[in-house]
Amino acid sequence: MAGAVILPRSFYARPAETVARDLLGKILVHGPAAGRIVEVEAYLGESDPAAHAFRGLTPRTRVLYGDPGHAYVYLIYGMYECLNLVAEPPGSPGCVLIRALEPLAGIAAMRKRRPQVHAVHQLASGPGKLTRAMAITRRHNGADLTAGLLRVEADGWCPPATAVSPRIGIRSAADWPLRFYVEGNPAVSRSRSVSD
DNA sequence: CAATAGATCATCT
DNA sequence: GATGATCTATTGC
Repeated sequence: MAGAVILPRSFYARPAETVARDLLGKILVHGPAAGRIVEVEAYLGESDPAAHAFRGLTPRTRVLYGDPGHAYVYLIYGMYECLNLVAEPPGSPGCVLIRALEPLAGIAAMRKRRPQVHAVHQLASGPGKLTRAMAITRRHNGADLTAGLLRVEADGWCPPATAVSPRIGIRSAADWPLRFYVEGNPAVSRSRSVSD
């Protein structure tokens, strides 16, 4: 990825909703694997009933209260891990859930980790899928995204069109429009709309 | 094509 | 002891 630049910590030190929008089109890199971010969700912190930080500071939410530009990785449903990027200044626990990637590099290794998937665009088309495809685990909880193997870069590419919708898979604040995605991208989860 | 059950465990009450 | 920011396979039209 010649010409790609690591996003500085100042990028993350803004409202979670803003960081989420701006992350669309950026590149998530983990060693030799990389993917274009095509779907995200913002979680606002203590004022957001759907956010983990809604219940305040606990051992698990500690990294959300720390420096922005770090990873927050947790286990959900006993078997899948979800990757979040910590946003907002220290003490303000906003974050952005990475929901889907379009694979760019290291695709052979991704296929090995997800042997049952055939279509490239389904290798990382969901929060639990992308962590498996990219080999991201709870070991990365608290990792600094501005230095190290796990990082986010910009290569100047901008999505032609983006869209907004309610967040997926939550019960509280289920109608808040905080999910952002690249319109028409085949790697976006649930890209086929069902009904209105 | 749409709906649903089952897998499986860290976290918090 | 209950509950998830999920995914896949399977069942039923």
